[in-house]
Amino acid sequence: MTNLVNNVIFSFMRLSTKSRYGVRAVFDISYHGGGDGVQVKDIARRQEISPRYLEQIFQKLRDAGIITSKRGPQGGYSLARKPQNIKVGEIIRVTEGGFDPVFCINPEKSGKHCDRIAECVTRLIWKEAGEKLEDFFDSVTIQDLCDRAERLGVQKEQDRSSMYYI
Amino acid sequence: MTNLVNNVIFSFMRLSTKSRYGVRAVFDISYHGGGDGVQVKDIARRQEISPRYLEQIFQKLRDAGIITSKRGPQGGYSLARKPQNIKVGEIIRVTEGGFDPVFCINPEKSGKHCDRIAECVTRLIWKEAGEKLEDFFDSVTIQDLCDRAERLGVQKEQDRSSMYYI
DNA sequence: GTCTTTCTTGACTAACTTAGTAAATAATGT
DNA sequence: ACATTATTTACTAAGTTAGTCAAGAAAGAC
Repeated sequence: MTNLVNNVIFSFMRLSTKSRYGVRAVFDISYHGGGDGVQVKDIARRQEISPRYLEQIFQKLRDAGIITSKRGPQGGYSLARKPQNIKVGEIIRVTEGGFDPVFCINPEKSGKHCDRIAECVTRLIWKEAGEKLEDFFDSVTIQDLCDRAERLGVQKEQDRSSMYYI
Repeated sequence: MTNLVNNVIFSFMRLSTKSRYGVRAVFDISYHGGGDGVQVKDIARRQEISPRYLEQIFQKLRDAGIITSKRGPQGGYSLARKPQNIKVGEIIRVTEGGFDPVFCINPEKSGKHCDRIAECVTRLIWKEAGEKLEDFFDSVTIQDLCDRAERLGVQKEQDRSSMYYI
């Protein structure tokens, strides 16, 4: 009888799937769509993400002005701006809600209040950490990710419209 | 009828209470205990944290060699090292499990494997973010927090043993 | 103008994590 | 012996995550 211990250590300073999938999806639109709209089902297949779930994430990204959508046949999603003008930080702000590691940094946004603010020595440390994270993610653009992918040799998929003519 | 919208924005790149309480508790031992043991009930009262919950956190901190404990009357917890040798990053590593924002950075630790590692352009970004966070938290010590508290004018509480003689 | 494709919106849910509570026990000092 | 304080293990309610499901609306093809 195996003594399987249930103490796998997780890390909890973590990003939700919404952010991770969101960044990968925007990258996918940029990398595989050559300016044309890219369809949810193709992104879902390439990135191995549930198409239904992806639609929820795209909703937020569209409302935030990061991507645009077009319905109907040959519809799909496109970048609202050039990839060098889309920061990874933007995407995370939209999908994750921000970078504050604790709620008390931003009482209005979190809707929670802490009475100990005046005497709290840790609060400013958390705040500074969140700012460092935000600065870092704002320094990386979707174009940077595409450049990386090329260097890694990730194959660009031909878009469907050109496949029709093979 | 108020149209109360249920869309309070949370931030999820967040620290759990275990880390937040953990750092505050170690600070409290350093600041209010003058080298003597500090009891759970006093820390819990000053920091407004459930004493039972605090005990769980102290267990991890003790196992990690950050604090030491003594049972029985006049028992309590003390720092295992000088406050200038205890990094905030250490406490978070113990209570939070690390700084990886996503599991795929560290497959052995997380116990989860991702097939997409070879082609994943986002993974190294997450990794770098986690390292920045770790470096920052490792640059802050408990002594730094105590210095801050003094500058803020946080009152040091007399320890109980001296109170007996008033 | 109907049909198909594709995005849009909102409701719903199972599994998991968090933030604790509770109870019995063991060590230590008086 | 007795009171005090930490130790260990088990348990739980509430909330969050990571989705699924279903009905609808716009746009183009025919």
